[in-house]
Amino acid sequence: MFSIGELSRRTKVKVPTIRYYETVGLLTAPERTEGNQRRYDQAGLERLSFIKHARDLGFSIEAISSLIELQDHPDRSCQAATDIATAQLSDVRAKIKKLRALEKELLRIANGCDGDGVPEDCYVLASLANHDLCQQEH
Amino acid sequence: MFSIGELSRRTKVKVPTIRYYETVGLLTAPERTEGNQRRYDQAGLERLSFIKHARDLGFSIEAISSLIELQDHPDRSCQAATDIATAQLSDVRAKIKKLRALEKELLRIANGCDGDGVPEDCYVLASLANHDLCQQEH
DNA sequence: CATAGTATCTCTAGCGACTAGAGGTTCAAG
DNA sequence: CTTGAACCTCTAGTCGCTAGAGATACTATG
Ligand SMILES: [Zn+2]
Ligand SMILES: [Zn+2]
Ligand SMILES: [Zn+2]
Ligand SMILES: [Zn+2]
Repeated sequence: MFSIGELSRRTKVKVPTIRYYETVGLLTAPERTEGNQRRYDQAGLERLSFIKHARDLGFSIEAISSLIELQDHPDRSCQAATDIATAQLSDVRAKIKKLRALEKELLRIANGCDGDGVPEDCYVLASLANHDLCQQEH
Repeated sequence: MFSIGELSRRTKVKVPTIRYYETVGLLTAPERTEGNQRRYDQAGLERLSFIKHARDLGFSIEAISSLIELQDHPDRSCQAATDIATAQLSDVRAKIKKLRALEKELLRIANGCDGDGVPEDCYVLASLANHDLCQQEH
């Protein structure tokens, strides 16, 4: 049996975050001591580890909820899990694409001025004011 | 003179967002009609276009505030502008790096299961439960 | 067994950058 | 002058936490 602090140390999830996961229904409420403190078992530790890993991979709380629900219904097909992971992959790829476009523009903008002029002639400020100087849409 | 709706159409910034920018001090409060409605001039349009473009490039409200302040003080050096743009570039690059690592893991995870099994044997769920299957840190 | 110090409890509010909705007023066209 | 769209302010909600206040519980030492 672990206290919330012990669970926190083992999973590297902060204590208030663990409590937050409980309030939003991601973690089921654990047993309590007589003095009302939470006590977790091995299953609780594993569930939180799962959540942590999924969060680290960028899955939303909602997506993780669906994945956990799936785990709790072993009779269902795992299609939903693959779908969620695939959606997450597309999401990440879309973000990368956008960021790469931004990277290009920002490189041009940041390199366009040495910082030794005045705002009026600054290429950085001019580029922000005028999208026509951009090579791409964003 | 433009109404807020007209300004919204021209800049593609939503009306509530324009008002929000005013409350946080990004936009200076414009003139009002007798009936208390906002009326913007060309300068207002240009300022909002600047903000919109900077937001599209991922700059924070705070960063944009600094940039606008710089524009309003033509005697200062533009060093701060270059610094802010460079910081934004590093930020974007850091994000890309993280996302690329995630992309690799997610590709492995999503391709690991066709979705035709049960949760117990699902590679997707197993991978989320166990970081040891990952090729990288995140 | 008493005490001290740490950990835990609940509750509320704040972050960033909006977005949505309620309930009321003003504008512009016909 | 009437209609209806656009506008006004204000509050609350979004996501995923994070911080703080004030109170209580646990644990280790004397
Ligand atoms: Zn410059
Ligand atoms: Zn641009
Ligand atoms: Zn599967
Ligand atoms: Zn991993």
